[in-house]
Amino acid sequence: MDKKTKQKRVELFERQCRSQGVPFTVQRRAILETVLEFDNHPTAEQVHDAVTTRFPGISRTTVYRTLETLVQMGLITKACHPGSVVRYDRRIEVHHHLVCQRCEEVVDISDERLDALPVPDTSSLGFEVFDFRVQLRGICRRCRKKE
Amino acid sequence: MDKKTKQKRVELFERQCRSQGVPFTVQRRAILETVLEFDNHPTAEQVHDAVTTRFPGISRTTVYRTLETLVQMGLITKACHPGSVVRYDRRIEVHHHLVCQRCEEVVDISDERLDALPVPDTSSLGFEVFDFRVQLRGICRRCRKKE
DNA sequence: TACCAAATGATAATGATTGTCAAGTACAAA
DNA sequence: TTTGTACTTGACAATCATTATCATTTGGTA
Ligand SMILES: [Mn+2]
Ligand SMILES: [Mn+2]
Ligand SMILES: [Zn+2]
Ligand SMILES: [Zn+2]
Repeated sequence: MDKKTKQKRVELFERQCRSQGVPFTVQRRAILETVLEFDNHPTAEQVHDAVTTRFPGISRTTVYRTLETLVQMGLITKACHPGSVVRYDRRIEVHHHLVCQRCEEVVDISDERLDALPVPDTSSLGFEVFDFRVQLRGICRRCRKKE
Repeated sequence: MDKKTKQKRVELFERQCRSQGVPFTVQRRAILETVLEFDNHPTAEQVHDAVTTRFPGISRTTVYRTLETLVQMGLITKACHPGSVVRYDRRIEVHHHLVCQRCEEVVDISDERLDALPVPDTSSLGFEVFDFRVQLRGICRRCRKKE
């Protein structure tokens, strides 16, 4: 993610904090900046390790809490993942995922034809749809080589 | 899931066990039958609780192990989920999911237009695609009412 | 029926996440 | 700028989910 986009996101975060009366702390800022550095789908633990270099001694608890706050505020998302560890995603716009059924890795993919998906009407279910992700399930290169 | 479909799945499991030299144990059978009863996406713990009525004293460890085995053998799948608990899915055919961003519930949805998705060419990434799922992200009825 | 590789179950260990609460900080009001 | 206070943070413990270990049992086969 280029520096400009990153800065925009941090500024957006600050504005949202102000308008919602949420304190804009130095820890929260550091955590957001750190998660924006990852181009994959880090766990809270990985974010904690990484943010520690920028902010030594930051609490694991704070990282867990803040990541959840950032998701609630729409500044990052969670990547749906088959495994048992929560994974975060700096990408908030529509994009898609390759999900390896062997190693469970999730890799981003962009495809305009997938973006053009006709979203079905779910109003009869009472479900309001905001956006979507396509998960392509299969086997990644690394796992195929192992066989 | 109707009795017929369930029986077919169990028979398929038995055949695959025979051909792969995997013991077809009474525990494995009970676990498969139990997970096929769920019409949502149960956790291993939920499957354990349910299978206990059918097979008292069955070990939690065996349930965890067997569910993973069933996934590897293609008899059930994992439902990609934003939370930190693995969830299983008796549905193995292409279908799609509503994912509530508030309570993280995942609900099945079928839609022929979604099924007709044009799967992009991922060969340049070395990724071999078998099938796909669409996740519609939004807010479920229950969570909307709370607001 | 007897053998053996593999599964099971009891238990402990690990890993991830959440709850608690005293102490510190952001920020709005004075 | 100082002060008050609601909210956040960090240390720690507790909980929840999952995996490792290994003695015992069992399914499948000869
Ligand atoms: Mn992503
Ligand atoms: Mn499903
Ligand atoms: Zn893989
Ligand atoms: Zn909901």
